Amino acid sequence: MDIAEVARKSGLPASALRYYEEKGLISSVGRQGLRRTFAPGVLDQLALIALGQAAGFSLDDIGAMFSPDGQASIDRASLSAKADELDKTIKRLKAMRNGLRHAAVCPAPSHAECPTFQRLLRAATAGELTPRVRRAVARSPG
Amino acid sequence: MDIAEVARKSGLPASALRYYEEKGLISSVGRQGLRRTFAPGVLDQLALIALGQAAGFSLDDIGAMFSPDGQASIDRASLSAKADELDKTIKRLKAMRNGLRHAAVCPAPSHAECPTFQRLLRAATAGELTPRVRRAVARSPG
DNA sequence: CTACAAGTTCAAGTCAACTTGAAGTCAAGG
DNA sequence: CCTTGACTTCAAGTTGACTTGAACTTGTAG
Repeated sequence: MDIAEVARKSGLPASALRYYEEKGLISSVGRQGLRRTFAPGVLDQLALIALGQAAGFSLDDIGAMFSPDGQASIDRASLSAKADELDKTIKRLKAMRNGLRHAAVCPAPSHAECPTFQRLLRAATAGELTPRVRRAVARSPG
Repeated sequence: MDIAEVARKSGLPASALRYYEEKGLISSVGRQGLRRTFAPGVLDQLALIALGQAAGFSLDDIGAMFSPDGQASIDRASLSAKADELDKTIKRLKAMRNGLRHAAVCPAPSHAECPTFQRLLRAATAGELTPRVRRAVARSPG
């Protein structure tokens, strides 16, 4: 597959694919002249990368977890650590979601007076709710 | 309260507070000479901002939802929408965590052949083909 | 009154994850 | 053989959320 085909099938722009290769996250199997050639497996690779990103890992993190040929890191301990990290994130997100859901239907006239909202607020300030969160999720398809 | 006190109580650096004010997310009640003076309510403001960030809103989003004096009511529909997004994210994160945990102990030589890993990959592309996710959450105080 | 720590402004820098632009290469169709 | 256009590299630009630095002002302890 050439880069255009990978781009089409993965939905990623060619520039991103080159960038990933440069970063060592994926690898091309060779060249036709100048042009990169990719094995079909690169698509799984890319899915894995997307998944890692959705989980909040940086590209560097992902690179550390999986080798460019799709093998998981040999370092099982760090893999496990990442899983633990994720577990904490999931807990935080759940609390967040519950609070949000409540706030959305809360009968209190102002969220400032809603006890659940206040609890959320306190959790948010109390620290570890947002360590270094940047953007949580996607925009809706709008 | 002067900026140092707000910084201390909120845990945010003064530079961030100035930045927020410049963005219209918070406001100072006046000046003592050059120095900003803040009302205690700004701390709730900041908690709200932290909350919004944790929920995945950008500062611009937050600015659109709340007036700098904290009065404006939150749009319940968008709150609900965020909760739904969070729910999807949580699902992905769970898939990721499970995959990671498995990979940490999986004896299979290649994860490409491991059914658990494949399920993980399918889960990644399940909802959509990685819509526009950037960074989710994560990273522990490490 | 003087020092000075702590405040202020404004511009520029940082970081991640890419994108964009310019300039060049080359495989394939006509 | 020549043109075309998809590919290439490399450098620089973009965005969001701040941080950092330089130059400057000021409230307050001494």
